[in-house]
Formats: sequence, C-alpha cells, structure tokens
Amino acid sequence: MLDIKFLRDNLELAQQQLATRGSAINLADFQQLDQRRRELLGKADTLKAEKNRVSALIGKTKDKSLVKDEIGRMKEVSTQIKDLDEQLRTTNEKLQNILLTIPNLPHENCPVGLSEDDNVKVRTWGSIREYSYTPRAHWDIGEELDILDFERGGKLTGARFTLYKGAGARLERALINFMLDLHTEQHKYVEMLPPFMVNRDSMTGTGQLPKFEDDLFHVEGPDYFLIPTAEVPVTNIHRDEILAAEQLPLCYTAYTPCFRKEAGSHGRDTRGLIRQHQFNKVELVKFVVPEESDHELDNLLANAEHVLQLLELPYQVVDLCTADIGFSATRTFDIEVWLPGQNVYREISSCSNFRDFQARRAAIRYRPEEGAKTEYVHTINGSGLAVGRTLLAILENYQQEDGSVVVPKVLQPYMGGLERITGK
RNA sequence: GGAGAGGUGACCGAGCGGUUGAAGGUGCUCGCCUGGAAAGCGUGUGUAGUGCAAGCUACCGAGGGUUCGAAUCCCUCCCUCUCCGCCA
Repeated sequence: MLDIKFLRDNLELAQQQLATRGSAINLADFQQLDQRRRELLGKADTLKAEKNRVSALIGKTKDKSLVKDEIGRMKEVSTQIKDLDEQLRTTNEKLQNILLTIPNLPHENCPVGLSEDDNVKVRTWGSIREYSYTPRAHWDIGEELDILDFERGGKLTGARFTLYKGAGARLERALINFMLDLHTEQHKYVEMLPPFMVNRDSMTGTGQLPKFEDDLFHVEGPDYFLIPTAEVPVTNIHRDEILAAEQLPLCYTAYTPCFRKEAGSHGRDTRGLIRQHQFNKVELVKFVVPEESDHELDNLLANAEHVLQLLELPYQVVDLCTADIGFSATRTFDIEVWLPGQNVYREISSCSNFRDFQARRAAIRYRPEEGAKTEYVHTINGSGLAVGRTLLAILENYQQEDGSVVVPKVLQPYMGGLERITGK
C-alpha cells in the first residue's frame, strides 16, 4: 500500500511512475473519497468532542433534573454521530479498496520498459556443458529413470500434479535440506516452519489480496487460503508489531510447499515440473531498516545464487523492468537457470525489495531510536530456491548419454552417498 | 465434540457505568548518589487519524447493542489456557 499522504500530495508524480508499469490509478475517485473522508471525520470528531464534554458535565451534576435538556440534546447528537460513523465506514471501505489495489511504485533504478523483452541481463555464471547428443528434457529423463510419475500424479489429483518416486523423492528432500542447511549455517538465516494455510489478513498483508484471489486455492470451511509462497506466512510473522531497531535485520528462511492455481496460464508449460499447482520452495525473507534495503537485496540475491553455484548449475541474473515486476515489488532480480533440455534459461528464483509497501499493509514497524516515532520496515524476499525447478535443472544438466544422472557433489551426503541415479 | 477459565499498554497486573489513555509493578530513558558499579532516590516512557496550530478524535481480542456517558452491562464471533473424550 502506498502512503495516503504521499499520494494526496503527489498524485501526478505517482501516476507517472505507475504508468511505467502499465497501470493507471483512479485519480478522480481517490481524490473525491479522500476529501469526503476527511470532511466526515471532521464533522464526526467535532460532535464527539461536544458529546464527551457535555457527558462529563452531566456526570458531575448530582441533580439530573438540572440537565434534562442536555441529556435530550446529546441523545440527538449520538444519533447524528452514529449516522456519520456509518457514512465514514463505507467511505473508508471504498478508499481502502482503491488503496489496496494500487501497485507499488518502481524503484528509481528499476529499468523502465514495456514488456519482459526490456528486462536487463545483469550477469551470467557457470559454463554450459557441451553434449555429444541432443540433451533430453527432464520429463523424459524422470520417466525413464522411474523417479517422476506424471501419469499417476494426474490420476491422483489432476493436471500439474506429479508423483515423485524413489531417488526422485529423495533428491527433492535432499535439496530442501541442503538449501536450509546452507542458509541457516552459512548465511545466518533463522529457520521457520510456518502454517501452510493463512487467513485473509495475512494474504492482504503481503499483497495477494484483494486483487489476486483468483490465483489462490481457498479451503472449504474456514476462510483460509493455501499459501502460494512462504513469503506470505513468514512476512506476516511480524504483522501488527513494532520491532526494536537492534533486532534488525531479521533474516528468516523457510521451506514450504506452495499452491497456485496458475489461472491464465492454460496450455503453457504443460509438460514436466516447470509449472505445477503444488511445488516445494525454500524462501528467504528479510525485515530491514529502509537505508539498508538496497544493499540487503544484493545480499539476499547473492545467497540465492550461492545455492546454484554450489550445485554447479549455470545461470543468469536478470533485472526485471518496470513492466515485469510484481504488484508489491519496487525492484526484482530473477535468477534463471540453464535448462539444456529446452535450450533456455528459466526462472528459478525471484528476489525483490518491497520497501515499505508490505510493511504498511501489514503494519510492521520499528523504532529508529529510543523515543522516536515508529517507521515502517522494508521487506525483502526471494526464493532460495524453487526446489522442483532445481531438481529438474539437475536432471537436465547432469544427465549422461547412458540415461543416468550424476548427483551433484554437495548433494551426495544428503543422498546417502549416492553418486549417480541409474534407475532400475 | 463436552465442561470450565480468560483475553487490558514492551511485559506482568488493577480496574465501582462518569475527572481512566487507563492504578501498581517490571523493563527502558534521563538525572542524583558512587572512585566505578549494584542498590537506592527522582523524572519520563502507548499507537494511530485529523488539523496551520493549540488541540480534538479513536483504540482495553473483533463486531454489534443498551446509555447523556461503556475497559466496565447485554449479544454474536475469534483466540488462548485447563480438564474430559476422540485422534496423527
């Protein structure tokens, strides 16, 4: 959420900046509702002050017959207040609705662009292997080795669900443990294991609601949603809290499954593990002071890249342009891993600085110093990494001509010493 | 699922329907004391909205209601804890 005062005073500027994302804000409605809200608030507050003053007077008067008129008048005033409060409530609701659907302003260093074609490649890492044959796609490798079963995943649930088997299941688990160990032991993140369902307030706090409800799985019964990323529960850990400056930065990592409807991507990436309704992810989340957020995003990005470096998977880093960053983000770097089976780089991590956008929605504040006013923290997060995509990248990059897959060195201890997956 | 208890400020914990934004304590701030510290003494210490400002308003789990006036009374919901049952 943007600062309402900033918006009030800088509507033109905000509009220009939002335009670079390709989204417009409703200037007229916002201004009108904002003004109406303040008018109503002024009236209501004046009446409430009057009511409080006279009521105190009535309280002090022993002989109530002396204040009969006042009591009658206050009855009247109370009714007016109730009416104003009701108008205020609906006005506020409308205003909030507008505010909650305006995306974040892009970071001043975020490259301006019209589409994903304008994203800027920042660097590449690792060297791409040469193959003496045409590299196979992971779905073929997985099925041949009998470690991925797409057919039965579909039978059990439906499209975009996969059954992992034997060394495949173990590899997924090994990756989760490897990533968590790396981030906790070397990068000093604190591990969290949050609920996989959250309520509406949490989804609103990080920006999924109210705008993107169609992308979420909602459970029957209580008003809960399956999380689309650990970002949601982990960021909301500190919702409605005031943190001490000394606590910051807070760095958390969490493994969770993620559930996404993938509405609007019918027919895309229908084969394999790329786009699933349920996938595993290890997430990195930071709460930092505003001055540090740019720098901390770089660190978080480096932490995510470190995973790929240790796994020796080639990748590139891309600076997303204004048209391609997400609703809540000011700046986003994607890490794209090389997939020889498809001859492309594919996103495996997305690292973003949200500045105070989520913090304002979720009321996550801190006190810069003793006695100072509270300020919103900046939140940062990124995948470290998407586990399913990491697994498929390993299958494709470590495939051998005989159909087997070599297990990356760093994962072998997590695989009971297994050096190569050879199938049956 | 059944029975009971409770949700108040950073924390603990009072609170008769009216001068309670909220006693008291802990913690923390600053000052005194001290060679220095501890102890002790004094002082200050909520969040947010709105207004040029003085100020005003709101908030004692959430939402309704009664009343001139509600942290205090009534209703609904949520959450926590204890016991019983069931269960991974």
